[in-house]
Amino acid sequence: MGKLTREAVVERALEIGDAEGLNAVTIRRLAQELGVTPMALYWHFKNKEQLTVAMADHLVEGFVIGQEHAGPWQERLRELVTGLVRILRRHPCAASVLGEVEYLEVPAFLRVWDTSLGLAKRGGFSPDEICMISQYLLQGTIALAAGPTRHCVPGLSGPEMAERTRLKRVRLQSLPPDVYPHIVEMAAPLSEDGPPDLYDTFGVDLLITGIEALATRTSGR
Amino acid sequence: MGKLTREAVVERALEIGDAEGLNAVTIRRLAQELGVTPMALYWHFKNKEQLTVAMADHLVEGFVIGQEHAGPWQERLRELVTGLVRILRRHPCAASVLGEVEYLEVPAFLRVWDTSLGLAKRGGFSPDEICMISQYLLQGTIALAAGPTRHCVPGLSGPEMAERTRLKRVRLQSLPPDVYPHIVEMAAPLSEDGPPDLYDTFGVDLLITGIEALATRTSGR
DNA sequence: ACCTGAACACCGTTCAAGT
DNA sequence: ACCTGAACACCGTTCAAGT
Repeated sequence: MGKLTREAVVERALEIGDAEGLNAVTIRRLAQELGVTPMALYWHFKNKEQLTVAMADHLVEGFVIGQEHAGPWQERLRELVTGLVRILRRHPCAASVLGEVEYLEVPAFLRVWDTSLGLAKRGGFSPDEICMISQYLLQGTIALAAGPTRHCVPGLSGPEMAERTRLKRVRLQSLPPDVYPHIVEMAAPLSEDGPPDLYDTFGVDLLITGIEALATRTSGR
Repeated sequence: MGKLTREAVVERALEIGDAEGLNAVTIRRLAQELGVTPMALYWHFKNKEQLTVAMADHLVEGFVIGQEHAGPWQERLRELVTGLVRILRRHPCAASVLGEVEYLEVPAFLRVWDTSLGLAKRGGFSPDEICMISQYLLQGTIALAAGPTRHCVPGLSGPEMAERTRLKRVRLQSLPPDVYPHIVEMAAPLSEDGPPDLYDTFGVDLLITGIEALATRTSGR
């Protein structure tokens, strides 16, 4: 049997997180599944926070940014977003992992961040604006990726998931219509996930278009 | 001395969360500060999740949406965002509380959501798009509100906070400039919080402008 | 209705010790 | 270098019992 390696631990942690939610990822649980004492993990990771950082890094690691295609910055930003979304989609717990982590500690994420800073810079924004745009964009991208994979509390197979959304719809429909008229009216689309391409086209547009519009406004003064 | 009431518990919980981060909000800690046994809280709340929901509700409760001013939907969306941001700013732990909670469980938040659905509807979007826009907008607003109050890990007074951002800047500056050229270059604005009005103007614009642009695009076809 | 006491099954982490 | 054992100080929660 293979020895206990950092990578093996991280991958196992992501498996558990994907299947049962990030809360199920526990030092003791992880150790048990790996056939090892809990304290064994403390040789490979300083503490649980560092394990989470390693999970986040592993998540984004496979993402290469593509220096080659040097088109207009808006298009390249769009590629960045869609590419990152595709990578993050591979792990249902991606959003919760990245939500618990300080981005500065995650090298793979820093590379993405650096690229987005460079692209935003080409939009002619002020330094402060560039920072805010990058933050906005990356956070929005993570949220987009988590879109169809609603709330990482899984451990649910197909029919369980369907039952879940049905319950949600019923709950929304039975709200008082005088207080929440629009929610009651749109109970169906609200409780479903929406067509997948909605996230990849409209969702990405939502993120990019705002930046684009503000760029032309800025350069126009 | 006053008896133990739901509201008193929630307010104490928010105080702890604001001062020391949401992780410090614990049933046992809370009970101790309220001079009561941990199990006393279980009479008022079914479990910790319900306590968190109550915290979230208390957070948004003070926000009234203002039916009166019925201008164009874009302006009203902007008012919604700025108003919500102002309310959430009152509690540093607002973002983390709302991040741990299912929005559907939070009545006060549902009211805001309903309003935003109604406004997005006036933009002429499809039902699925309306849902996505509302989600995008509310999530973006919460992130905006958390902007200046970077990462709710507080318990830090003025000079401690200054030292913290100084350390962060140094760390960013000492990254390899060939791998992270833009991060190193923008270490200063990245580590600081940026001027407060940047969030209230540019940040809000970032959210609203995208929606607005997509609305005109849709109606133009 | 409102709270306590004791107990259960969990956590993360330290520290000395083994090989 | 890599892992174990025992122990510490925490968690959330249940259940029966008190007033």
